[in-house]
Parts: sequence; structure tokens; C-alpha cells
Amino acid sequence: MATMHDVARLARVSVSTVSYVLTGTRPISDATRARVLEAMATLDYQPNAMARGLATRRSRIVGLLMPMSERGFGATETAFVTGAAAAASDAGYHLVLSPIGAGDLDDLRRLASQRMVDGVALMEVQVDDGRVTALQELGVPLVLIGRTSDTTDMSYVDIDFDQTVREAVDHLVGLGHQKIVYVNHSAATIAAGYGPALRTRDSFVAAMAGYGLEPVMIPADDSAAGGRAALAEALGKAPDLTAVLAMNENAIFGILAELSVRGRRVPHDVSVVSMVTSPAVAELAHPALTAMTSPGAALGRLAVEALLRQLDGTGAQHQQLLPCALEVRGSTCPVARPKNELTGTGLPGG
Amino acid sequence: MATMHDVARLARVSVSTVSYVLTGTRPISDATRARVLEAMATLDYQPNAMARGLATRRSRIVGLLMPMSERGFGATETAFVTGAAAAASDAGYHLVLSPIGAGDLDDLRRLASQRMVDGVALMEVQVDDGRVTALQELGVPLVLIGRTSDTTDMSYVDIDFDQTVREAVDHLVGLGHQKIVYVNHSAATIAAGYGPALRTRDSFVAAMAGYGLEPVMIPADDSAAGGRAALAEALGKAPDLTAVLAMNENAIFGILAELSVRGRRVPHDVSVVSMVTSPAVAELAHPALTAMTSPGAALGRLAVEALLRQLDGTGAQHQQLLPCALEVRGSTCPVARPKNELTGTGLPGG
DNA sequence: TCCGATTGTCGAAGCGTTTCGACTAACCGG
DNA sequence: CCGGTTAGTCGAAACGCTTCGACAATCGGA
Repeated sequence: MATMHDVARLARVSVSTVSYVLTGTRPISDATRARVLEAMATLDYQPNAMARGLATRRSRIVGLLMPMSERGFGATETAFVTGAAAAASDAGYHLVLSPIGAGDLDDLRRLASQRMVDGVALMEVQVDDGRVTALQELGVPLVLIGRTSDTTDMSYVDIDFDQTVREAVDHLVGLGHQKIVYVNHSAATIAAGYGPALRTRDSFVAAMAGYGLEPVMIPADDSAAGGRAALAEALGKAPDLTAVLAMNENAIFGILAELSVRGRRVPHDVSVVSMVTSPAVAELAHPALTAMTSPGAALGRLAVEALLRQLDGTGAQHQQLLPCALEVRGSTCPVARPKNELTGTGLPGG
Repeated sequence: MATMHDVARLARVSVSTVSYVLTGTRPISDATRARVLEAMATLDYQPNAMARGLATRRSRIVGLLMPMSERGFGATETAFVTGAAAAASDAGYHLVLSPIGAGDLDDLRRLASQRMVDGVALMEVQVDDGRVTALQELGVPLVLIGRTSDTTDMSYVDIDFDQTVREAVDHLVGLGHQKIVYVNHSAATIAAGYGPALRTRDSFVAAMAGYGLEPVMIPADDSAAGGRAALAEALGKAPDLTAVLAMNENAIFGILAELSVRGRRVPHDVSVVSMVTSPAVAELAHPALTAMTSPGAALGRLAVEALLRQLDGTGAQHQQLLPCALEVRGSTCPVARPKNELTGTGLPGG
């Protein structure tokens, strides 16, 4: 509750001197500084954030816009937020989380034009995202997590989907798998321009082509049921599949369930790799899933650090990709036999 | 960027008049109001949050303190945050999420004494929580999600664990189950004074006693492995168990895996009920889990609403409990036979 | 008809900082 | 010993809003 005035009076200096001690913008003699600091300590002084914000036109708050779907967010997104908050806190900033999605642009405009935030980080960026243009028009510094289609002059951090897919495919092919099915998000999600779904799709095609293999791809709704249906469809398209690469964290358990129902054992009959998955989720399955672990916390930290650099002018555009790390657990193993020509196209063991 | 001065000049009134139009604290003639509103519209005026905050000594920001563990948070906590953010937004407030745990009280004190937040809601409240006393000393309005041991003069919202456990037990007993094992959090978590673990434990004992049944309880580490170990222990203590009631969302998949390994089918041999679980997680299992669905979003909303009422003086202490709702899915069914004495203590079907 | 209350508006004084211009000493090289 | 820096400090003016006290005009009883 003590103000600068109180500190100044107790230290027998002017308020401006106190301010200079605090901000270091002008030289202060050691004696004076000591008196001021002592006064601050005895009064338990804390600068008032509002007053400071008004005078400097900087709130030292950055916003994190995270659309919250009804299905909540997984460990990946949580790690992201944690990393972002930690980075902000380290720099003496606060992080405001706003559950503002692509829908309510008005909310966003209000938040931004009230000058309550110095800059924002956007999560769940769509390939064509109205929030980006809205913020740019308002002149709000921003960094994306994810990418829009046109990244010119934009700062972003994102998962390196291309390398991640490549590593996953390398892992499976290295184990001898040839018939690999890729289970993506739903057709609707892809059509809506969800970047990760689009990018992994393209990368999968490219990676498979690099090995001269045919890329089989199936969309799946974001649910266990969607996973089951997708696997059924996959077995129709490629009855002799030996590996599944799943992008869809929500469908993965359905995939496993359907495999189990159909008598295909994991990993002996079918190897499964889950993409962009947190260890916690991977451990829930039995056997635990070999997965590409997303660099959630690191992404969050990088995003906020880039934003802060942009704010204080020590850095402009920042574009960075981070791959997911392959963590081999129990759901992948070498393919049963290289000579699986024996079974032709039929089911193994009828 | 337009300020009140600009609006006032354009509308040919004084700044105070503009302010009154905005806040409604004094009567304004319709003609004047119209002129002012029009000026605001043409200038695209937005009040500056900092200036307003400085003048009113209210930031219109409420904090949500959510300790973020490395294991991230589940759909329940996410729903909670969403509900809280929505409630804040509806009332024209912003929600600052701070990942401040029971550890860093200094961070907390700084946040609070900078007067950046008008009040705070605390998640993951421990039975004995230093944050509570710290905030009370600073005179910061606060509401808990969860409860400390002494709730005198405290506002809180929490899950009605007693009723939730009772309903779960009722459901199982109604299906004919008598040998019910309760899988709780780990011994360490219980010892640390984690409220939900303590309260459900007591409620389980009471509920079982109400039916004249013996309450068997097993602690489990928060992991799949913990669940497997717990189930093994449970089968040792009660080989003839027919139902498991699990409080531990992280252990549940381990429990299911171990049941499967031991040849006990769910739900035919063993019924399973998961407590305080979100539908999304319940659907991941196969069969989908009968669960007590936590009222996450509602809790968040109630907490923030109570806090805001406290802030504008239209409400003081607020204490409220909400039960989880029983959602019957595929993991529970009537007990195999009332005459299960046939099988003695051995495994059914050898 | 006069008085008290009400309505509508204004000017000015804060709110707690930062920052600019100015001023005093002390200091340095010539 | 003098003009020009430089270090150290102060007072005052912002920053953009709210709110208090004042005042004129209108109104409704007695």
C-alpha cells in the first residue's frame, strides 16, 4: 500500500529519485540509493502496476490466446502453456490466458485495443486465421504457435512436422515395415485447413515416396469410435498392413481397441506409432505406445521469448521449427517375417 | 488510440460527461448521450484499461492460480479453467492464469501487492495451504476450489465427494456387488493432505458401513504402473472382489490392463467405476468407463462468480459443493450370480 | 410565490508512476 | 582560473481515466 511518495519522504529524496533508483535510467549516488532501498524495504513497497502501466504505456502483460474446445486440452497443450508462463515470469511479465478462439474477433479486438496486453501469442493457429489479420491491423506484436499459409513477416514457432513424420516412417521402415497406414484427423478437420493435419499428410506421402512405398491414408474422427472406424477402413484398404502411424491422439485408443477385437496383437502383428503425443498419454496404453513426443514446454518458452524480444526491440521476426522426439516403447517391433509373401493378400492365420 | 479528450471535444462536452456516459454514475440527457456515443463510434474509442485501473483502483482482472504439475492437467481441470474464463469474460473481467504453486509464495505476494489482480481463485488447494494465509494477510479477496481444513470465513466451491462416493457405491451395490475395492491416490499423496483423497476415503468407509459391507482400500501411484500394482494388491487382499471403484484417473488404465492380463473381464467378472473423470477420458477405455463425471466447467464458473460478487460487495462468503454425475457406460453390470459361492475363492473358469 | 429537491453539466483534483528540463556542484583540460 | 562536461538531484508535467463539489436550470409542492 505504500507509494513512491512514502518512500521518497522516508528517504528524504524526491519521488523522481526513487523512480530512478527503480528503473536505473539516471545515475544515483550510492549513498542515496542505499537510503532509498532501505526505505523501500521498511515500507514493504511494491510499485503499482497500473500506474506504471499508464505512465509507460506498457502493461508488462502478454496474452496467450488459446481456443478451448469442449474436449479440453491434452498434456501437449498444457506443457505449452506451462513453458510460456515460465518464460514470461522469468522476464518479469505476466501471462494472461484468454480462451478466445477464431470465432470471437470482437472480444479479441477489445482486449487488444484496451492496451491491456503488450503483445500476444496465438495457439491453434489455422491456416487461414482471422485473428492474425485482426491483430496485425491493430498493430499488436504477435507470434504464432503454428503457421498461417502466408508466413511472410510473421513470427512463429511450430512443430517440425516434416521431420517428425520422416523420423516416424524411418523408424518403422527400419523395423522392416512396408505396409504402413497413416491415420489422420477427420476429413472435416482437414478441409477446415488444420495445419498439422495438412502438413503431416504431405510429409507422409513424401516420406513414403522416398522409400518407394505406397502411402495409405485414412481420416478419423477425434474419438475412440472414430479410431475404430478408421482402423476397420484401413484393414479394408490394406488387409496386410503391418504398421499404423496415428496423428490423432483421440482416435488412438479406438485404433488399439479395434486391433484387439480383430485379433491383431500389438506390436507382434501390427506396430503402432502415435504422433505428437505426450509421455503421459503414451503410458496409458498397454503396451505403452512408441510415440513422437511433442516439445510442448520448449515451444511455449520459445514463443514467449520471441515475443518479448520483439517488444523490447532486440529482435524482429523469428521463425523456428522443433521436431518431436521419437520415444520407443512397447508398441513397435520388427515386422513378423520378411517373407510375408506367403500369405498373399489374405489375412494371416485366416 | 483515441482518448476521452478526443471524444469530449468531438461531442462538444467535457471529459467528465463522457465518463458519466460510460459508467452511468450520473444522469445524462438523451441528446448528450447520443452525441457522445456517436463520437465514440466515429473515433473507434476504447477506454484505456490502465488509466481506468489507476483511477478506480480496480484492474478488472482476476487471477486463477493453478499449479501446473509436469503431468499436465486433465480434461477436468481444463473444463474448470474454461468455465472460470467464461464467467470472467461475461462480467467484463479478464482472467490471468498464473502457474503459481504452493511453493513460490514470494511470486504470489508480488503479484498480489502490485495490485494487478482484484482477487484470486485458487486451484488444487491443499488441506494446509500457505497461499491461503499469504493472500489473506494481504487482504486479497479469494475463493478456493477445494477446501482447507479450516473453512471458517472462507469462500469455496468444491466437489461433493461424500455424495459422489455414495452414489457410486449405491450404483454398484444396486447391481448386486458386495466385494468392492476402493483404489485411492498414493499413500504419499494422502499423507501430504490432498483433500479429495482424504475425503473420498472417509466417505467410502461410511458408505460401505451403511450397507454393512467391509471397505477394502488400496493406495496407488498416479500412473498406469501404480494401477497395475494396486490391482494386484487388491486381488491379494480380496480375491473374490467383483467391483473396483477408482479415484485415481492416472492409475485407471493400469487397473484395466492388469485385470485383462489376469483374465478378469470387464464388466462381466469385475465392474469398474472411475471417480471424478471426464467423459473424454472415460471413452478412451474399452469398454467405455462408467464414471462419476466431474462438474468442471460449472465449478469454475461458480468460483469466479462468487469471487466477483465478493469484489463488488453484493455477496460475502460462499460455500458450495457440487456432486459428480453418474454416467453409466460399459464397465459396470450386475454381478455375475448371487450364488457366486460356487466358485469359492478361485478364479472363475480356471 | 418561494423553497427545496432534482437533473444535467462542468472544471479540477486526484490515482501512482515515468520522464523531461533545469539546476547545483564537482571536475577536467588548457 | 575559466568554459564545458558530467554526476546527482529536484520539481513539474504528463499518462487517461474517475469522481467530487459546484452551479444553473427545471420542477413540484405548500
